[in-house]
Amino acid sequence: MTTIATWNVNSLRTRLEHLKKWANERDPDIILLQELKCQEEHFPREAIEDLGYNVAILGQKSYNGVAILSKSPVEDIVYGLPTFQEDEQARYIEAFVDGVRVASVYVPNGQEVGSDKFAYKMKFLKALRKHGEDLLVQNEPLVIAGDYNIAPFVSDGHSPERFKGERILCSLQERETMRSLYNTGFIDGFRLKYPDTLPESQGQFSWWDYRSGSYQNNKGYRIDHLLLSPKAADLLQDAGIDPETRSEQRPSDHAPVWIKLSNG
DNA sequence: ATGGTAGCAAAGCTA
Repeated sequence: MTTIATWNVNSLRTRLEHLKKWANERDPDIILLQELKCQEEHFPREAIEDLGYNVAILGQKSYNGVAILSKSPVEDIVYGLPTFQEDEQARYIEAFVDGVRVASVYVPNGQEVGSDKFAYKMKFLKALRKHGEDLLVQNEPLVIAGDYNIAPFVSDGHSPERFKGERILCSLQERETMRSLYNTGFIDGFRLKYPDTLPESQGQFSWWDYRSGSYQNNKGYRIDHLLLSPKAADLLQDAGIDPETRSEQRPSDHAPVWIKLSNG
């Protein structure tokens, strides 16, 4: 069994102890991190290696930054989206591990519908879809996971009202783009295990704003996703979210999301 | 409710 987890840590150096504690409990084979907020030279490599992980890092000063941590050797690393090579932000890293191609992606937040940053978000997602199509042709187990900054459906947020307007994370344009990834052939690992018609799937979110007691009131969104190729989806055994990490002192605003795949 | 909180880095930007 292979456990693959994704976590936007919102500064790896600030969240190192959180990562250690959670990794020891969840014991994932592969961890896909976003928002490292550091350059590779400041990445706490020794601490991560002491946890038992090999690392592949695409760092950036202050913002963004993604990494792949893996107990097995990391092979064939791809730095940045091949379909968006002019992108100056560190938002995508991909590698081959344990017979699975995995990628850690940090989709731009977009700030506000119609803004320059929103246009950048759409451009990034279009490039991600194109690269995803290129990878799906291989017809192999593939997991593209990370912070997509999109709540795909009303059930992925605490308030249906938020999905009626043009609010970031919930706008029709963003959700249509998310659906286009599904239409390409990608399958949401969490939703395979927890269809939104299931009572226990309600209120399972991966991100809560730091402001206004959002976590205490579970006013969250499910914006962190593991998208699986059909071959990976065939191997799915389990999926879940670890929201209790959000209860720690000085937590990340995101919780880890994970899947378990049987080994071929 | 255009404020509320957090991280980086040293004022404002990003989220």
